[in-house]
Amino acid sequence: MNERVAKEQLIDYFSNRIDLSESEKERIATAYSLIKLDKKKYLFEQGKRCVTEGFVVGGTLRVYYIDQKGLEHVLYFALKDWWVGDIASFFSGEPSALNAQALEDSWVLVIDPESKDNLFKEVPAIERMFRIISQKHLTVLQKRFLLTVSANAAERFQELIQRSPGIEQLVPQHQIASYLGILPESLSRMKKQMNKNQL
Amino acid sequence: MNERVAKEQLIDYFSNRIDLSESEKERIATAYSLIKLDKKKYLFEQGKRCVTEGFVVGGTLRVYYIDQKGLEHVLYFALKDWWVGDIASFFSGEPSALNAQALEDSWVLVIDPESKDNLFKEVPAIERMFRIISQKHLTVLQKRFLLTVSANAAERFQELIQRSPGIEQLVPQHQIASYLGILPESLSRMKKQMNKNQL
DNA sequence: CGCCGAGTTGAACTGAATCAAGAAACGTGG
DNA sequence: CCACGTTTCTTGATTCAGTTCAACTCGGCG
Repeated sequence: MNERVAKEQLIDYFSNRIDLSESEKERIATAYSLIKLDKKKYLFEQGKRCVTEGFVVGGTLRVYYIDQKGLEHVLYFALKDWWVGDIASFFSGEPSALNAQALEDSWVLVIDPESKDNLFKEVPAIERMFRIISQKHLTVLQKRFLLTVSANAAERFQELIQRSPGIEQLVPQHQIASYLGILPESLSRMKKQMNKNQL
Repeated sequence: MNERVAKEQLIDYFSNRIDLSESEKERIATAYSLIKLDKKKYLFEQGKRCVTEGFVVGGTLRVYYIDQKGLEHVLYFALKDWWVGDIASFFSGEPSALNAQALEDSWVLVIDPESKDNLFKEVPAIERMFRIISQKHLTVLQKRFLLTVSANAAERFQELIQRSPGIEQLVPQHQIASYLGILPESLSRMKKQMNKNQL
């Protein structure tokens, strides 16, 4: 993975959503920097200010929250072409509520708050696009929330593997369980039960 | 409640967040219309396209989802100065996943998708503000999600009454239960238990 | 080789759901 | 303004999904 290819991937992502001139593309490319995040390394951590918003070029990250009881809750897995960040921390400077950790060696294009704000001012179309991206993220999170409160663990599991085929091979099972909001033991039992039923 | 006062309330809300010229304020005021929503009436309904985004001037609405099993799940209560809408449906035209119903006689300033898009084009500062509002909504929903998966019903109840004092007088208890993700019977028992403990 | 993280299995436990019944409050029409 | 029906809330008995704690297996890796 090299910087030029990575940035082309990001420009493609943008170009599929809005019209950009060559100079705007150039401007965007300079605003982001490519970093390699080794397996188990963190992009940002709970309690500290999150000054990086990232676009995943390759690899996988898990974004999770540790509650008062010390339990981990996976909010989402960030795959290729996903955004990772803690918006509240990124823009308003409050401590991050989230951790973002690489599940495998990963490549991420990152930007800091000031650079992003400057980019917005110089390329208004980008700000418009991020307004739309925020709305999209909101609807995704809303669906996740509604599914969490209305479906049981087995139904949520079905939805996950249907929406992200191959996720089971990519992510350890205890982290799938954490995403589903159950314990690894419960997921293990659940899968056994599901196999029994389909026979 | 009259139209002029209502729109001043909306302009105040905007002005507290961004700088606006008098002509921009005028433009905004003409984009929104005031409607009165009688108790139990709907602003939009699940399954139909949501073509209204509303700013609550007075009164209270509940925004909820009906799942496959026919159970209601309250996503949030929209009080004074809150926004109500289903963004996914509003902008992309897909059927709404949500219902918005007045819990008491309410007044709402509404806008339709085309008008909002025109407003964005004519007053770019408004689009910027809605980018920020979307981000804010995202962080609010994220907090709600993380609390839902990490805290039990009693803790979520405490958080609700602390964040929205007086909500118990305003909203029937079975809808508080629905917001908390439990049944009315469970909330009733929970409150009894909480009283016993504090004696 | 030995150890450690990941997954499985079992038995007892718990928070909340479910089903059922009754009491209290509300509001709407006569 | 009262009467009746509907909605809201409470309480009890039972069930169930998922937790807890503990023991054991398996596979890799240092």
